[in-house]
Amino acid sequence: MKNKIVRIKDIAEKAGVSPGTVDRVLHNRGRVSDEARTKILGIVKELKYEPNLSARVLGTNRLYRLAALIPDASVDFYWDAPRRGVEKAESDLKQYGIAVEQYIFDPYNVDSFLDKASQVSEANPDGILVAPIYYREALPFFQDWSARSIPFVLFNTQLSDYNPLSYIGQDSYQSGMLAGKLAHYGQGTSGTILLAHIDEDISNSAHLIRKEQGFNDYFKQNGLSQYNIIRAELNRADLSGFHYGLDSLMASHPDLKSIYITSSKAYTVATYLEQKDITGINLIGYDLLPENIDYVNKGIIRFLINQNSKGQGYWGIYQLTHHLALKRAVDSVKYLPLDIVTKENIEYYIDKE
Amino acid sequence: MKNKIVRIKDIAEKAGVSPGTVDRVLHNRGRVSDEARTKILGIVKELKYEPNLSARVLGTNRLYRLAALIPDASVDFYWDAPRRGVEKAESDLKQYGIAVEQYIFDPYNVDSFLDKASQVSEANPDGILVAPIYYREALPFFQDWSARSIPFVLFNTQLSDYNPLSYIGQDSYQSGMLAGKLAHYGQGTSGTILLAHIDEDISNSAHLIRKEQGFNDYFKQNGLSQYNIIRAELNRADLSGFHYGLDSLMASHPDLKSIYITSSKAYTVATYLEQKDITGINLIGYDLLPENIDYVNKGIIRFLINQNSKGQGYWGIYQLTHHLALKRAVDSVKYLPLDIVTKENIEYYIDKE
DNA sequence: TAAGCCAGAGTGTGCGCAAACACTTATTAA
DNA sequence: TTAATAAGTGTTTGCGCACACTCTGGCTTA
Repeated sequence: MKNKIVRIKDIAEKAGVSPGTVDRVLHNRGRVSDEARTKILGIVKELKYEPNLSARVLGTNRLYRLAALIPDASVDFYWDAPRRGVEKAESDLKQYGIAVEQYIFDPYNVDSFLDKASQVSEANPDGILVAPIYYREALPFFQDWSARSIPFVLFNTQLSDYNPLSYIGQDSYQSGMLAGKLAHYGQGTSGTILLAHIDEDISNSAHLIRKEQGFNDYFKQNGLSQYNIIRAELNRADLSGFHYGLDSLMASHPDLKSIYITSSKAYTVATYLEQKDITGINLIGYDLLPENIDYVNKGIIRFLINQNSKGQGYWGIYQLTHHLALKRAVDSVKYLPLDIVTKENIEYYIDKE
Repeated sequence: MKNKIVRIKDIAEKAGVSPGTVDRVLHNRGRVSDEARTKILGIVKELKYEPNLSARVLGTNRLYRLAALIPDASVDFYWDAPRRGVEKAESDLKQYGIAVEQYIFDPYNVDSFLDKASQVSEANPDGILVAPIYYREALPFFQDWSARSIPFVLFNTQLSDYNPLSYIGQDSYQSGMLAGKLAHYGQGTSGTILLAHIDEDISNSAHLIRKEQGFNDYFKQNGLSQYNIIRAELNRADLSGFHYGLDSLMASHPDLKSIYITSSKAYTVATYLEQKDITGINLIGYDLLPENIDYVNKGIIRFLINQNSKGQGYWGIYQLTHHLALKRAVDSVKYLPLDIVTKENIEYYIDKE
């Protein structure tokens, strides 16, 4: 009846064997007679034995080296948040004997990715967290890591090849759906709605394609055929072309109601709208970058969908730690919620853990 | 340069004393010469010593008894979520030597609260989590616990009397503001908007009053004087009166655009609207009760603000554990985000951890 | 002058676990 | 027959910490 903690020793005594034998059964190592194994497993179940994590961590006294392969925040500030998440997780979880080494690559340079990924492979870490923004180029590495049984966790971009330990991020398709709702809601019964990709190589970016599908399907599924959905790919590498493109879109669609930016670059369009003094357009984008936060507070960006990229970094390291150090089962997909952020609630999303 | 872990023993060696002396300094117990103390504290700082939590938990081998004083979910299902949060936290954190005893009271019966709170006091727990829905009646208990140095954490209702260890919950005022935005957004330029309290004793419910203020202030601050804001207190104890009240509100305000329910009872009005086959009203409420989820999916409730009440229970126990067992500093206010939930993203909020 | 006291410091033990190590018996090969 | 090996099991150590315990030497007091 008493709530005493069950130790390996207790199981051993009850089974009439030594703690060493119980240890062998629990860890599937060494040789144990079938008789002893069955008996011990029975008692483990009966007594609901659960290892004491503190004792385990203390006893193994092992350091797990994790590698975080993430883009450079100084090139695209979006990636600052995952980095902070990784660092917070490291500081929270270092008591479990983990250490994280960061491998930072240039998100606009494939060779940089290849280079850093190779370095990760060479370092032979115990676990890997990676933002696989280059789909084709990432696959051979997945294969390598799989073959060497190094668990890897994906975040930001969902791929299921070569069986990653886990994916952390959002459901891109549903995220597009939600964007559709926010773009449509409260905008009258008809009009033009623009979906725009900014600075992206769409063909190699699976998640952007899925967002677009979700967005279009929202209007289809809700029978909103009176809306005119247009799309654009804009690139700031040619800044005057970027402005010209927006100019002509505005000119040719005077009934433009909403603009949906599929990435965290909504602030670029917000800047444009502010400069041209255009109001009344419902601008929707992603993520709490400082520039975006600013435009939400000014009322130029109406809604942001928060992808919680800091959380993605955090949970990635968390999952690896749970798998390696704590030997816990982890979910193979962890969808983070699609947070709707607007002026009135933005404060509570900024830098929350 | 090497990343070695710093132990008490290392500090002792460097200071030329025994580990016992370092222990006395770190825990402020026993007598230590000023000379030794200064030297040790200097080294602690220099080497950035941080105690090994696993070893600490194992070494102290102490059980902290926590009390959770929460309303009965079988009377109001809203309280099921906090209970699940408490239980999840207990199972996650029991490795740190905590055990939670639940004290369940009837949320519609003050005497039941007084009775259970007394039981908590008598049990003399090491820490207390409480939903202080009865403001006046809770104060003497806070005073008692304060005097006995029993840390207590508040959730759901924010009170700052007698210095609780922490408050977990939402900013009610801002929550009302957000509700104002959701009630107003996309509803044209004028009309009537109803705020309704259901089954509540407003005078003793500080957080509902704050929600109402925030709601009204949203319209004031945004200069939306063309909207007609009306309020109602409805009670289902008299069910025909409840329906009659709604009937007459609907009849006298044919331009009714939105209804804001200040609690988790939005489903009651949704049922009414469904039965009467009234569409086109923008219904807003709180919390992911099964009934509310149902009406969101049917499109009758447009938006829910998720108060994450499971999370509130979880974080309450979490904070107590961190304070007591891990001797970590905890934030005195933990505002959970004001999640906007709608049909397209509700799935990702249901029962997430 | 010895007994008593006490501030200040050192020593030892146990928490539950993982893992290295040691031991016993049965089986096989030489 | 003996040695070598395999199979199964038991014993011990150490992880870092908290905390009770022990020890020392200088001081006071009868």
